[in-house]
Amino acid sequence: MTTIRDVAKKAGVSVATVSRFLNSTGYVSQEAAEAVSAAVAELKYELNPVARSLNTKKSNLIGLILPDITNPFFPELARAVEDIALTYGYTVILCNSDEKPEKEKNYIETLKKKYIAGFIVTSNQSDAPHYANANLPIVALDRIINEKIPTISSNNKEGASLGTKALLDRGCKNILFLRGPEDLNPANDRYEGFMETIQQVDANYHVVSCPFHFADSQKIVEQMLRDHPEIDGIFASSDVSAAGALKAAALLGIAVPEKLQIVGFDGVALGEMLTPGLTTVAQDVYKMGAIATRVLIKRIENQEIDHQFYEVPVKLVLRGTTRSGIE
Amino acid sequence: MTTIRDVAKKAGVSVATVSRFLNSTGYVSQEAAEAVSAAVAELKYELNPVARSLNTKKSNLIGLILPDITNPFFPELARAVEDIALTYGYTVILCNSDEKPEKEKNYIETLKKKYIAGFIVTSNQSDAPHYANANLPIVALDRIINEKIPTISSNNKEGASLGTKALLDRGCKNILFLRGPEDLNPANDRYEGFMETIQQVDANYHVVSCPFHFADSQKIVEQMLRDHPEIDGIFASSDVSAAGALKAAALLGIAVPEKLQIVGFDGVALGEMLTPGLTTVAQDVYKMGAIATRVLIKRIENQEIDHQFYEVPVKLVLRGTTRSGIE
DNA sequence: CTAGTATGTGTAACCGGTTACACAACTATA
DNA sequence: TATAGTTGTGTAACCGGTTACACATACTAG
Repeated sequence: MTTIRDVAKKAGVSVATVSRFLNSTGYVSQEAAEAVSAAVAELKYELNPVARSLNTKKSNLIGLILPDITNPFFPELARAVEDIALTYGYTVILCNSDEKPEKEKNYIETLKKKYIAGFIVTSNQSDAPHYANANLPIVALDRIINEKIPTISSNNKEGASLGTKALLDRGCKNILFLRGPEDLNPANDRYEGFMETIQQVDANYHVVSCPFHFADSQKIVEQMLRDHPEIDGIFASSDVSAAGALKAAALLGIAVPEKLQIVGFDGVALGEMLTPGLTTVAQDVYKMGAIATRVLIKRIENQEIDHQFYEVPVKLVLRGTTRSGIE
Repeated sequence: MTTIRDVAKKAGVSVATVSRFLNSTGYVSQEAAEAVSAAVAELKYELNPVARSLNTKKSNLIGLILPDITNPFFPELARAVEDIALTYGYTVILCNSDEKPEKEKNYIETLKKKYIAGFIVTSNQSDAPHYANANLPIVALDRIINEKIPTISSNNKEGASLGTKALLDRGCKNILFLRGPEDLNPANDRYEGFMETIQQVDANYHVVSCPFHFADSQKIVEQMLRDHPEIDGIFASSDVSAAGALKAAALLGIAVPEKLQIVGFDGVALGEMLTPGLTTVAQDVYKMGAIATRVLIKRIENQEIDHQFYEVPVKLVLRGTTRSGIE
């Protein structure tokens, strides 16, 4: 392995000059620069990032902390983070937290020892002093940790309003809202959006809390549809829940979208694979991940960031679980 | 930050003794051990992994190279790798290769500079000298790179046979086999398994190549069902393709499973969310990832491994796209 | 003409570990 | 009793970079 000393010798300068040239720090004469450049090329010198880390106390590692990569929302996010990180020369470490503060804390401490550059965090823990005190660049997704930590989020409230209107516009009079976990910020924003919209019109509605889990949602919806046959529209706070609702309807022999219309939230690939295709409020997950990564890297590199809060717009995607015409 | 020198001073010994104690290398007297142990506890000393890496030229980083985490097969794999790695004190770096040898090579080189401990590779590139020459512990999933690299794979051929039989046993006489990409090892094993099984019985069949992609599969199947209305069973080499087939059938108004039965391959979560639920040959993806990680860590730590080739059994999961009784 | 600033470079300490080697003391063997 | 082997420890070099500081030269302004 060629070291900076080999390069210095070959170029006839000191290691300090080589280092200055490589890092564009301090003065280096034209002459010296060329000599070093030539030596680097000739020796095929490549800087050792570990040695550098040891005294700069920095690395180009980014930690991505998410609850569970297995949850269909996260792979696309991870993909975006990795893509963008790569273009800036950063490497992504995957951390599944299972929402456990203990695990998150553990990752943060382990990776701090490796001089990790920063973290992107997707978590629903309402309180997280280990983030606030981490003393590291952090960007949050979907949840505000504190006012100093930039946050990227979908426009959940607006999205919920869109989804609700989609059902109302298509004639629904009795809407079931599948509310997500109550300790989850984005789910609560969606709840607010639904409530504000539904209360402006003359329609009945039910709200049921329901985890973002297929089988549970299916069971809950099945029971609701049995107890309340008048329900003619379901708005689920996640696509997975919506899939559960669709399955429940199928099992009960309720025609979708003729007798019951369903709208989901997320826009994951699953939606188009269902029959009928799932109408949903689609988040631009890739974009969220991309923005989060760019913001984080700016923070890492001490550049100014434009905002503390980025809201990514959502989009209504109409498919087969809603009727085509607006009544 | 407390260093090994602080500990040495506190314990009244040399840094060498501290290091020997921490690494269990060389001789350390009972007395010295206790003094060091006490000093470590008192100073809350934690070893700096970067400094260690610099001269051992080793780290506890594992690279996970996969085509695209967005593909529903991989999140569970990634999860397994991360879980197991964590229990052994390793950290996982996520690398999306998009099947491009260039990207893979780039990751390998970048991470080698960080003294990465080893790689788990899921790739379909048939030729990969950069792996063979990487001079690092590597474990392959689903594909044999060369005889020196341990490989973990599902029993694809056996699985294909199972899936084919499931259709035959339920009365299918005209089976469409959706073969996967032809440059993909596991897909070819499944093809072989299908062919061997179907040729032993008196049944018609068609074979069509078809990427593991929903919309493409749907189109291909739609066309095939139009051209060959006699088809009464479809065996897809992946669940995503099977989902496409199911959608095609729905669009054409063909009753599943009454007129057409469908079996997929993979066992991803999507299967149970479809209506009817997808009968499939399920791979134990988590187990594959777990085994791969354990084998890799054994290689990293120079322990003996049991086999060069691990075949993980598959399981037929019966759901609604096949009829319940065997005829 | 001189002080002050910008330009340019090298020496050597430092980041925080590991380890080769030298050396001491003690035990076992012939 | 001489010799070899085992146990135990410390010094200092080393991994491969960065950077504080000292020093030298050239240029500018007063």
